[in-house]
Amino acid sequence: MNIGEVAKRSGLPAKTIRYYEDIGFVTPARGDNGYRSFGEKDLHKLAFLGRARGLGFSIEDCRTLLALYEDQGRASADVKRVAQKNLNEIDRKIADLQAMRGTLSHLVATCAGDGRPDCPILEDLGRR
Amino acid sequence: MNIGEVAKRSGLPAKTIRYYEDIGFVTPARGDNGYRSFGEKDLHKLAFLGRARGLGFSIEDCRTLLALYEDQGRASADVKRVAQKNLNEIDRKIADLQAMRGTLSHLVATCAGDGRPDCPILEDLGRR
DNA sequence: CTTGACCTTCCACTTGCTGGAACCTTTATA
DNA sequence: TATAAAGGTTCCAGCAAGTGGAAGGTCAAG
Repeated sequence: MNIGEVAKRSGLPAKTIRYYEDIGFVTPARGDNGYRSFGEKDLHKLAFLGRARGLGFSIEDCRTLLALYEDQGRASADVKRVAQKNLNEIDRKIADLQAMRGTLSHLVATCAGDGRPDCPILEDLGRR
Repeated sequence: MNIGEVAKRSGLPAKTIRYYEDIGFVTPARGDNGYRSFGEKDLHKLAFLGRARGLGFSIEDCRTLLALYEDQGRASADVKRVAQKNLNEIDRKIADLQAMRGTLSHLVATCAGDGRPDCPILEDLGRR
């Protein structure tokens, strides 16, 4: 399989796949023309990575998860710990954004948004 | 005022203040010793930037907001548009994170997290 | 007079890709 | 058969928004 097809089937851009090779996630064989030649296993790995990234796991966490995925003797506790950590991180980010949202939506709601210069948004940002 | 005091009073790290000078947000004078010498106006600007960044505005948006802040003839509509765009962006991020959170929290909840290898998290990531 | 706290600049690194240039190979079409 | 389009290759640069660290200058206190 050439990179284009893998890209289509995995949903990842070809650029990203090359990058994932760079950082050691996959190691496709090479044809005589120098083209990468991916197998089904590579495709499966890349799809795995795409989903893990889609759930917000960092590249390093993906590395760990991939290793656990391929380790038949893993303990699910190890997987769960990584996932729980990511979940906590996501919760923290949501909380941060909710806090911003709270302040900002209030400010936006109280700004007239007309041609006059008076603006509660700037007043808030510029408060002493 | 030296950078240390400005850092303390603005809540921004000295490194960040130097960076903000680099990108043209402030232009402190220099003493004979080469030290930056900040005035109250600089401090106020930096605090403004700190709050704007804290509400999730990008550096470029901060630039726009700062210009509007200093423009007595501004229209609040211009401020509101920038803020509304940021609010939309925040909402999009929250939605993305909520979606991740939904899937991930379900997976975490169903994972035994013990010494056995069976793991719904990896099963989901590795699904065909 | 030395110690330690500040200050300076400059360069590299972070995360996770993405864009583009310059070039080669394969495939489809005139 | 010539050529053009569509794929592939490598490598370098850049994004956001700083952060860390090295190497060095300066200032106040003991």
